[in-house]
Amino acid sequence: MTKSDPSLVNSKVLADFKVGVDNVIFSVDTKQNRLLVLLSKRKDEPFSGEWGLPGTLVRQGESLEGAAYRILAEKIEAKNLYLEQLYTFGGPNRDPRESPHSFGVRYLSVSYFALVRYEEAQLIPDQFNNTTWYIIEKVPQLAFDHNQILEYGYRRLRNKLEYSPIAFDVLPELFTLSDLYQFYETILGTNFADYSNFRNRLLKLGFLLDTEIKVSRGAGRPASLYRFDPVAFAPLKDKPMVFI
Amino acid sequence: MTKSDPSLVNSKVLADFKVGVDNVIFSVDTKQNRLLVLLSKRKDEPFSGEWGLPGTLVRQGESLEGAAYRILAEKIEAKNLYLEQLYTFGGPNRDPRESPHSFGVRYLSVSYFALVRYEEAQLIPDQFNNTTWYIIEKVPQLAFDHNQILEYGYRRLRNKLEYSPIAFDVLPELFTLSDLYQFYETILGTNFADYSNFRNRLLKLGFLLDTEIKVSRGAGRPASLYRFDPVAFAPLKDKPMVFI
DNA sequence: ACAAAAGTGTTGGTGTTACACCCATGG
DNA sequence: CCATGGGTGTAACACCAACACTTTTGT
Repeated sequence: MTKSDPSLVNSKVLADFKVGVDNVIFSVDTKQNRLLVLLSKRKDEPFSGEWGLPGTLVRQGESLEGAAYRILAEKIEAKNLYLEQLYTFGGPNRDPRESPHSFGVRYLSVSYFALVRYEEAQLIPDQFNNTTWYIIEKVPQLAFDHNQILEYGYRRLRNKLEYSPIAFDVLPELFTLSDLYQFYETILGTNFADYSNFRNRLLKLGFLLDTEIKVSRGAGRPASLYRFDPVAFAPLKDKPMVFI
Repeated sequence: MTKSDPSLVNSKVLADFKVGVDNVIFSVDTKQNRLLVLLSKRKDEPFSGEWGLPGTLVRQGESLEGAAYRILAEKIEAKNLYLEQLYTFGGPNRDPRESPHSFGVRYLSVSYFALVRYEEAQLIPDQFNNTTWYIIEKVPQLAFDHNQILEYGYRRLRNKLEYSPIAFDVLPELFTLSDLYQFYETILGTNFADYSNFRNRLLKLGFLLDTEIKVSRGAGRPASLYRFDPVAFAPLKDKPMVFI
């Protein structure tokens, strides 16, 4: 209590916060094998005109997750998605609206991580806010600490993919094993695993049901369509490294 | 934008927040093989006199992590510890200070997860706030949603233990392999793994250095003291299931 | 000498890796 | 008939669980 505090203001005065929610929304363009992240051009200060993660301030009576879903709904039409809380960034001076010597409000960002089905995720056109999918490797300098948040979300995506069945929230109901393999490849990088071993491991685990329906994609032998069985997966929850 | 909002207040009005930090602080009493969590009896309303996680509201100029360390420092003297952010609980009406129809402030809790060395963690006596270590199985009903936060932290602890070397932030500099084994046992439950297999696996990984110093603990053959080598561990980062 | 704790070894089974190979189709 | 992508098989090896066994101490 008697400890000296280096801050500029009375150390016992509570901070007042505005709480924002920022979303790191990923999708996989399976046709072109690209991992995409949704960015929007800011229309308000600060950082007006620059790119940033889609975000919003939390309204009265609104839950954090509620705000996260609201952002999503304002930007894209997405029926199939996975969403979870990522991290809370709350240091002082992460937002220029906090003037250095002000007794004013602090800005805190609770970030959410989402994965959506690309083919279905129609961008909602907006005359003011320019919103686009960016290839992950080509993301520019972003507003605030959003590059850092994005980096954090990207790490979470790769980790999550290894033990969590989030791929099936986002793949079509029926998919071939190559579809699944390519999905993993575009996120984790090519040669993340041998294809035939990937097949064998997953099929042995028994939560992929072969529908026996065959589809032909150009030349080559037709592939079987599979379906994810959540019930059969249940016992593998919190078992690590299921997919790799 | 035209979507109807079920909340009681104007859906476009931003919420004002007070941000609290609540800590789930664990320690392992290795002498008695008990996993402990630090609780303190609240001296202020709401829930005055009831047990809760040690927490504080964030002050002006203070970072979230800074607030987390401040709580720790106010409750216990701890030199060796591990601390990371856990989760942010921020739904409306999680704090009774938000009256149902008020336009007033919302209370949000950013929770942190900590593991400290029990032997060194001297409780700082406080005439008002009663602070104690509770055996995890005997935690009573807590204030707010703190039981939920604790449950979340407990899950994180068990997961983290499996792939992260947090045990070595909290064990003494030199320890025997039985010390390490017991540490894991008290957190993950007895028979989480066969002792001799646990030994062999860890030693083969090569980040435990045998100092050749022997210690005798009562009867039985004296044990070697080992030291954790962070450099040798580095390549195993983000490899899963290192310890079990 | 005996119990207790530390540490080593063995064995059968399971999983993984890195391939080679066969199958069905389009052009 | 051959290139292409889908799918199966396998030999070598690493790993792992379970348990028996040896070593070194205190009493």
